[in-house]
Formats: sequence, structure tokens, C-alpha cells
Amino acid sequence: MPIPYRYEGVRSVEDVVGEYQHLLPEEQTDSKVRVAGRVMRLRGQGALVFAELRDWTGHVQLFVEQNTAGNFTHFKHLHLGDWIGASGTVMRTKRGELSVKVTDWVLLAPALKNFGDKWKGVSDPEVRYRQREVDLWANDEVREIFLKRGKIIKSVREFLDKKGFIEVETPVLQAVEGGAAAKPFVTHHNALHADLSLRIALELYLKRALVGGFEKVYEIGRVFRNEGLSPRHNPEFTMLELYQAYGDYTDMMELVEQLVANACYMLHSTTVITYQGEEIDLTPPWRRATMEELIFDSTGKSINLAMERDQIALVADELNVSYSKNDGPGKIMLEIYEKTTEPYLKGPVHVYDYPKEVSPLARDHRSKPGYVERFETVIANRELANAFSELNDPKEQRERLQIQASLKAAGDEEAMSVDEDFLRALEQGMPPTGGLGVGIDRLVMLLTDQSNIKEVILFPALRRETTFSDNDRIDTI
RNA sequence: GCGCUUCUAGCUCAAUUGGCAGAGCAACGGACUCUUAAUCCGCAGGUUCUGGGUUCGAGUCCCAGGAGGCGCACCA
Repeated sequence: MPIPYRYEGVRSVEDVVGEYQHLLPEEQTDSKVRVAGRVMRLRGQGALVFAELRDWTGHVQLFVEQNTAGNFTHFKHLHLGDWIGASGTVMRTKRGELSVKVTDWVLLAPALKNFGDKWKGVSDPEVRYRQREVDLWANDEVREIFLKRGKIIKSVREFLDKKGFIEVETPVLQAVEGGAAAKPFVTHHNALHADLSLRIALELYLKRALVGGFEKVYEIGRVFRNEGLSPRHNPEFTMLELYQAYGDYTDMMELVEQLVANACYMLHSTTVITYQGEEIDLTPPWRRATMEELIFDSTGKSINLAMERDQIALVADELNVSYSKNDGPGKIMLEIYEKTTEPYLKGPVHVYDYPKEVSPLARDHRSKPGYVERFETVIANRELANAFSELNDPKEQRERLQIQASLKAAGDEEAMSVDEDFLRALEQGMPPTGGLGVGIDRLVMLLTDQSNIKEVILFPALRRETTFSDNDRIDTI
């Protein structure tokens, strides 16, 4: 029997099940429907076969009788996972299961490998991540997560569009990567005879868009960082960055609260969620606290940037926080915060007023010397967002980047370079601006209660597979 | 990159702690016209991740390597 190129008139299982939900046991209709999907279970019963057909929207039972269905013998010998199209009438069985009583059916694609145990599926994480297509069929909750991921991103777009933000796209291949402290992936453009980096952030080009007149602009895009893998880090991940002219970091606090609460509500119809067993209330407004206050709360130590570097270093020593000889007071303070405070912040909380030393793109604090107007939002002990009042003074920005470049020359692989294109743009004038970055994967993890980033990335990065294992039917066919 | 840990049939897991590698599901053959992880009968299935070593004997102990998970480090 030839496998057809198309199968027309298919209705979704969800649609069919919804329409005929009212049928009583043993009630038969002469309503013809066509459905298609994978055969996920087979129960032979002599001259009668029950099958579970699953499509993207759900599952429905097929009732296949020798007397009334074509090609009955072949149907009996279908394999779990085979794609078929079936047409028939809708009925409910004696035992109450809504079914399609099949009259005609056709094999659309055989499954030469199975999806594991029909009850337990697959649980080996290596198979689940390497062969996500198997995972998606074997584990319903996996499909659910990726459906939710799509909904979350959609809700973010709708939210920003409603606020008047314009979505743009900026280069992934960049001559001078910048906008974050991270090691890039480097590639080569043959025709240009140039090494290019894959972007590590969206920041610099989006600011140039602001100079160009976009007053509210955002991009949701993949960025790439050449770092180790972990349950919370994939080398490519999705960032949202947005910039709003005439605003500052306090505007960004409100915006991120609304954005996250909105996505959460879209998904759960509430803004209170459970994450890894802990209840988290995302209802705005969120707590705001300075880094110094939070360090004091968790350690009882009072530090600030009016202190000498050595005094702060002494506190770090007392707290068993390591730092390097070249670190200034701001870097040491950040180290203290990250080791003693952030891991214990359940949040949501906006941690604000960062040391200037560790924030080369943020604007000087309007009243606190040595600080910039920057905050990070922490939820469930993890940084979810990072935002500042953006530095828009080209002279100051040049000096900051030159410091970065000298750090880079001294061996700091994560320091930035001087990006002349960016500086030239700033010289044209960038309005006062609030900017915000949100890790979308982290947001999805939070809202879907996942602790491993691989669970929210359809095809996460893994080491190259060196051996391919055989499966059963491929050899016997 | 470092530490801990896991790897047995296609899948999910056993194997008396060093003594003949096994079960359920899937597959294959058969019975059964209302099943729901159907049931029943039969049959087949293995480089125990790879390579060394210790031992009369290794899935089990030792060494090296591979892949995964968790933690640390870096970061989001």
C-alpha cells in the first residue's frame, strides 16, 4: 500500500473530542470525521482492536472492527508510534470511551524505532535531551513546557507592543562584541577576510537604534557566551533587551514587574506561583533594597564604597569571600554580595545601586559617588533581570571602555573592547534612557517550575555523541 | 576546568554484595468482538558504556577513557 503525499480533511483530536463529548455510552452517530496522528497504544480483542491515536492536541480512541474497517489485518499489526490517518464515525463505547469507529485508514509513516516502554516511556536524561523528538512523545509534561515557553514569549511581545515598543533585529555577527562581560564565540567571514564574534548581548546596537530615533525599542534574540555548561547555563540562550527613552532605572523596575506578572497571569491566571516547593508572590510592586542593605541583612556587615578598598577586603576575608589582588573595592563588594547574599534571596526583590567599577555601561548615580544607577531583579535566589539608567555621555563612556580595554589587555578575557561605532553613535546624542535585560530561559524556568535550563530549551547543548545505539525494528526490516 | 555520582535487552529496572545475567513492557507467532498499562499461551532478545588489570571466577573490586546527572567555578 503506497504511502500518500497528503491526507486531507483532518480535524484535530481536541476538536472532535470537544464536539462529541455529550455522547452517551453505546451511542453511535453517523458523523464522519477524519483524524491523524500516531498510534500510541494498541489493544487487540480478536476481531476488534482498540487503538489510542494521538495528535498534537490530545488523544482519542479508535474502534476498529473486522466487519466494518478496511484492511483490518494490517491494522492489527501496526506498531506503536506509526503515523496513520483514519476516517470513521464518532461513537462512545459500552465502557464509556469516546471513539472514532474506523471505516478507512491509511499508514502515513511507519515508526521504525519505538518510544520506549508504553507505560513508562523514557526517563534517561541523555535520550530525552539528545532525542527530544522521542521525549516529546513519551512525556506529556515536556510538550506542555514548550507550549508554555511559546506562550510566555508571546505574552512578552504583546505586553511590549501594547506599551508602544517597536521590535527590531540587530546583527548576530559582530566585529567588536560588547554589552556584557563574557567570552565570545569567534568565527570567520571569508569574503570580508575578517574574524567576527557571535553576539554576547544586544545592548550596543539597540542603543544605536535609540540614537536613530526609536524611543521604545526591544529585541528578543539569541546570544552566545563561550562558557561552561551547567543546569542554569546553555552556551546559547534567549535574551530580551529593551530601551525606553526619557526613562531611568526606576521606570525599569516597574516595567519588569508588570512584564513578569503579566506573563505569569497569562499562564496561571494568578501571580502567585510555586517554584521548587516554595511559594513566590510575583504581584507588583516588588521589594526594593540596595545591595548594601541586603549584604547587611544577610551578614551583619556594613560596607559601602566610601570605605577604603582594604577595609572592604578585610570584610571579605572575615566572610571567607575570595577576590583577586587586582579587584577594586566595587568588585570586592559585588563578590561579597554574590557569595553571601544573592544565593539566599527568595525575592522578588530589586537589588539596586551597583558599584560603578563593575558596570561600564550604566550611568553615574545622581547622588552617590562611586555608584551607578543599576539594579538586578532576583527571584528564587537567581538573577532574572538586569537594568540601568543608561550611560549616554560619550566622553565618560569612552573612558569606561578604555579601562575595560586595559583590563582585557591585562588578561581579563571577559572585559569589553572600545567599540568606536558605538561611541560615534553616542556622540550624535542619545536621550536619557532606561534599559532592561531579561533572561527568557530563566523566566520560563521560573514560570514552569523547572530547575534545569535543559528542560526549557528544545535542543540543549550537549557533548558530541560518539556512538549511536541500535534500536530494534531497524534491523529486522 | 575540578569534585561526587550513574551507565545491565529497544524501554523501565533486578541480579544474595566476587559464584550459571533475569523480569515487565515493546518486538515476533498465536487465542480472544467493549478494551483502558487489557488478559492468556508461545518464542526470541546481551561487547553488562569502552579498554586494561586483580582473581580459579568480575555486571560487581582496581586503573584509564567516554557520555549523562548533581555540586563548585564563570555567568544570565
